[in-house]
Amino acid sequence: MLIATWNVNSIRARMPRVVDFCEKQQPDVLCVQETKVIDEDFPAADLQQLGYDVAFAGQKSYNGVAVASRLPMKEIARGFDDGGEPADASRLLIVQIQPTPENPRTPVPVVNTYVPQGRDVDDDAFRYKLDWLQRLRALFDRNWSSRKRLLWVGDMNVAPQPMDVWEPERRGNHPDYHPDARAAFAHAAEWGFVDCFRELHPDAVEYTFYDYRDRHALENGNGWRVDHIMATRALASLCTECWIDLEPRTLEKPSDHTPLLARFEF
DNA sequence: ATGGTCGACTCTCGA
Repeated sequence: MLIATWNVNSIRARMPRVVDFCEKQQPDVLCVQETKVIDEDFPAADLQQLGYDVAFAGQKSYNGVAVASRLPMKEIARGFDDGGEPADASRLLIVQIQPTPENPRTPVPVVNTYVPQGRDVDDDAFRYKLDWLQRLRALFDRNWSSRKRLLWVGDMNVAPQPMDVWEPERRGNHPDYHPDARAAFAHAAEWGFVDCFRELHPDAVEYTFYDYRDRHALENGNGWRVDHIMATRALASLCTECWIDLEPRTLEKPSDHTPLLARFEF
């Protein structure tokens, strides 16, 4: 099973890139973030033509998450089940990959998140981000066992370790690297997740995000590893490959994030 | 980076 996550920064602007990506990498499951489109305008047909079933939870202009799957899939939930802001529903989409005759084992839930960015560590949005990660941890606690198979993927807007960001000594006040953001992410991950990229590549300095606003970010290596594929141990043990695909960046109209992929032998 | 560039959208906001 090949799963990919990609913050596409508008699914409508990016659809040619998404189609190229699917044709080349052939992911079984593709989770995207920042679709920036309401559900009635979601371009599902382009993905359905490639053989994908599509689930999406969007809103106007901002946020928006979607999952495309070639394996049987059913939508489990959108947003939290704890109340909260309406925008949460376009940041969190849970689906379940269903068993097949070839894969008769238990279903695999997939939690696709677009974690709030936080704007600035002095902004209320940063507190909302920290709370959001705490609510996500509580969601894991309520709904699943860390001994079972579970995937949590998406744009987490957190670089977990110093090696996950360019010049970490200068990023202490960035909402994606502030100690409080890393602690909140770590607390959610400590529920029982393995960071698949870091597990397979303990020393690799590779990034999934280069800021659009820095014209020379890519050539200078000024990037961030803020997109992640997290798996419970039961699944991480079956992860044979995990890599960042920079190829869409070389084509016309890249997004500022690049896809992250992981292959599981099941 | 009190900067820069995108994308959606009504002009300014979010990243």
